[in-house]
Amino acid sequence: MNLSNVIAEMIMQMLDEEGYTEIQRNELAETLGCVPSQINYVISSRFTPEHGYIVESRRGGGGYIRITRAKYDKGTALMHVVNGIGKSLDDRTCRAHIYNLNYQDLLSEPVAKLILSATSESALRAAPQSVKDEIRASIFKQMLLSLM
Amino acid sequence: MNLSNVIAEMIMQMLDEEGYTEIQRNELAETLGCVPSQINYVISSRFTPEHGYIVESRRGGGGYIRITRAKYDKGTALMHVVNGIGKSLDDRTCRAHIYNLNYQDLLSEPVAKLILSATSESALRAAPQSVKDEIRASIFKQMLLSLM
DNA sequence: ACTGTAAGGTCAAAGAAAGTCAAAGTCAAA
DNA sequence: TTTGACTTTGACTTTCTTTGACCTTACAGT
Repeated sequence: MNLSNVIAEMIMQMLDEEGYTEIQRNELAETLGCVPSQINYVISSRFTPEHGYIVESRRGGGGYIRITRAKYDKGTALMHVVNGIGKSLDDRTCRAHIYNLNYQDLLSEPVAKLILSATSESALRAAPQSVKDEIRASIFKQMLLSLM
Repeated sequence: MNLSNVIAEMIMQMLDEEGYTEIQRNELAETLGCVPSQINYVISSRFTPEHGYIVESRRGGGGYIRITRAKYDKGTALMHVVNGIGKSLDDRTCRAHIYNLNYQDLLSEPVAKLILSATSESALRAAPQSVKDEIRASIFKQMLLSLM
């Protein structure tokens, strides 16, 4: 398993245990034996708002990085997501949305899987690159809308 | 016996033992003394959805290719449908399949609706005519498979 | 206010996998 | 013997990760 995943799992675990994660970037990097900016990479690739996280940080002495799980209003969340998606949607972001919605119990496990498979790269393989993300966006939106 | 079959059997065996296969493409290619892309060939010719497999992968450091067998027990009928669908699937036929499966209680109402919306003309509007039915076919197959 | 030090942030280059595609090879059936 | 399906190969592409040099912000003690 690569470093990024190890870091991500550490954060997840803390999140599960405490409900939030507060880390010292340099210190964590030190104990993991990696460069500090690696932490930023992990956060920006896996703990984005799309993934349902809120990240706050502070520099200077006593600085920190704090990660918490975002809590959305359940009733309008789906609509929010639909509205938040533009004309185009890449695979990564799409998966993040699904994962997030599932985590918030807005999508059941089987439904999430279904949507995942409908929007997966392999399902859209035949689509030309230029419109693939556009197609994914519309499929995703259609599916979410059909749930309302 | 040719190389492709050797590779396929290796994968099968791992599948039998572990229930899934996770390989490092380059590493496997190395031990077999073949070019890495050969692995892709084997997968795309023998581990397709039609054959009842789900393939996921990731590039970059720590990348992998994971193959799992779709469970057969839940619906051999679904599998039948998947196999009966060719490379291409028009909207009309697709709807017919869905109605049918729903009628036979192989798809619940909400699931049927989800699939309908994912394969609808409007969801695929952005796709060029020439590949639209091809995309619909693969989305449909992927979705059915994910239910097994 | 001014300045030194202690954080965290950014960005781009290099590295590590996997994906694609088309050309060339093989082999059995017609 | 020709054809066509299936294999093998390798050059090139795309995506994800790791690293390091340099930048910005916060505080604490003058």
